Amino acid sequence: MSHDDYTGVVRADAARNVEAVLTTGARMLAADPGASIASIAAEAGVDRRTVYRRFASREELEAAIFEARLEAIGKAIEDARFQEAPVAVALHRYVENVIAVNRTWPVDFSRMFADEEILRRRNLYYAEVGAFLQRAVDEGLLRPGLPADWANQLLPELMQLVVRHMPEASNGQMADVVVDTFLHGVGAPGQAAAAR
Amino acid sequence: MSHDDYTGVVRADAARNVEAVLTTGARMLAADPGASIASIAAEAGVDRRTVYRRFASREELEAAIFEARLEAIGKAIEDARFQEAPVAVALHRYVENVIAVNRTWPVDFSRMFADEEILRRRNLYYAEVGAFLQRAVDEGLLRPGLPADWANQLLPELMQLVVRHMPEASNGQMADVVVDTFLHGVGAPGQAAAAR
DNA sequence: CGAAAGTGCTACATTGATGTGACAGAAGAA
DNA sequence: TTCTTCTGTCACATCAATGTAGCACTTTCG
Repeated sequence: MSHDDYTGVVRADAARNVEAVLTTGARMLAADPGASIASIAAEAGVDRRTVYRRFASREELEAAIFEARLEAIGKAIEDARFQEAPVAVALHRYVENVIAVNRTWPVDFSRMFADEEILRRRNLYYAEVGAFLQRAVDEGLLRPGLPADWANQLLPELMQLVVRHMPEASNGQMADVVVDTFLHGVGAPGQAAAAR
Repeated sequence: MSHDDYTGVVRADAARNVEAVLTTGARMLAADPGASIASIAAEAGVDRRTVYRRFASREELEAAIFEARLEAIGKAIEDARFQEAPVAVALHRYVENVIAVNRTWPVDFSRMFADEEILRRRNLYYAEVGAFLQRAVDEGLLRPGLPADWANQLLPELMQLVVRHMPEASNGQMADVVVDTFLHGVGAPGQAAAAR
């Protein structure tokens, strides 16, 4: 075995380094999924060897990054209070939270089949958002009759796009744009939305 | 030099193979940007060596795929008749055309800096669509006052998403969903779009 | 049919990334 | 300060992908 286990108390600099590797890795892997461990380590101001001491393999590093994102998403959902808060409020809050997450963890979900546990969690959150969106339909915020899960696929895309496209804006501004576009599109008001 | 030049008349099977390599490559590279030449060749039913006979390097293959997509996009734009056709018609036509392109060439634009010429062309098309969207604003189809280029960034994303999300649907159905979402979002009608 | 063009196959060299090992030295915790 | 933990560095083995080479064989086209 190569990587140590670090069972005891984590030293301060060690924690710092892990954090740097994870966030830097998230950023670089999002920009280029083929980025080497060496390049990530260098960018994080750490030796390649140090990365391998925490993560047995590249795959494990990627899983850790992914899990960090999931953790943050979980908090974002919790903070949005899907059940209790008014739909419109919860939606905006959720969007703003996830936008913040996307800044630090701009991870590309698509190629992530490694860990079964992580997959399960991802699907859980997906379902929770789906349920909330259903509530939004029931309460008249969202239009019914659209293709299944369409809104649930659209929303993450918007939240990713806005961060890539106008990163200089504040999270609040971004959230405004996303929610506005999500609900009303970019068309002029007046014409009713087609009920196909 | 390794790859031959094929200056003379292209033989029928050769053309078939190039086509297969290009489309298969587009599909596989979209699914996994790190897909090896060998795996692409295998999937295309061709020897690895055959790929290298046409394309001097991996980079050149990727550029060729990219160019094929651009070519198709160019036709899509032309066919939409951005200047002459009524805005709503041109929009729907453009969307449906690009959706068709996305099926065959689901290429990820983001990591493509190789060829200067290709970059130029990509920017040209981007500007053409931008001009058309401006026309749509002027004619009252799109809402003014949104962040610069927001609509122009949003539209491609929708057209990619719809192909990934409901590939069993017809191009027309997909186009309906995209245009509808683009213009009106997924919110219930009634509340006016916020003019922020 | 027969010449030309193109392909498959079996190597081979090279390169870059992954993952390990050992050890001296720096940084944090007590 | 001193013990422990963690890090950087040099070194090494491995592996997968890239790109080349020659030759026998097949396909196309005139």
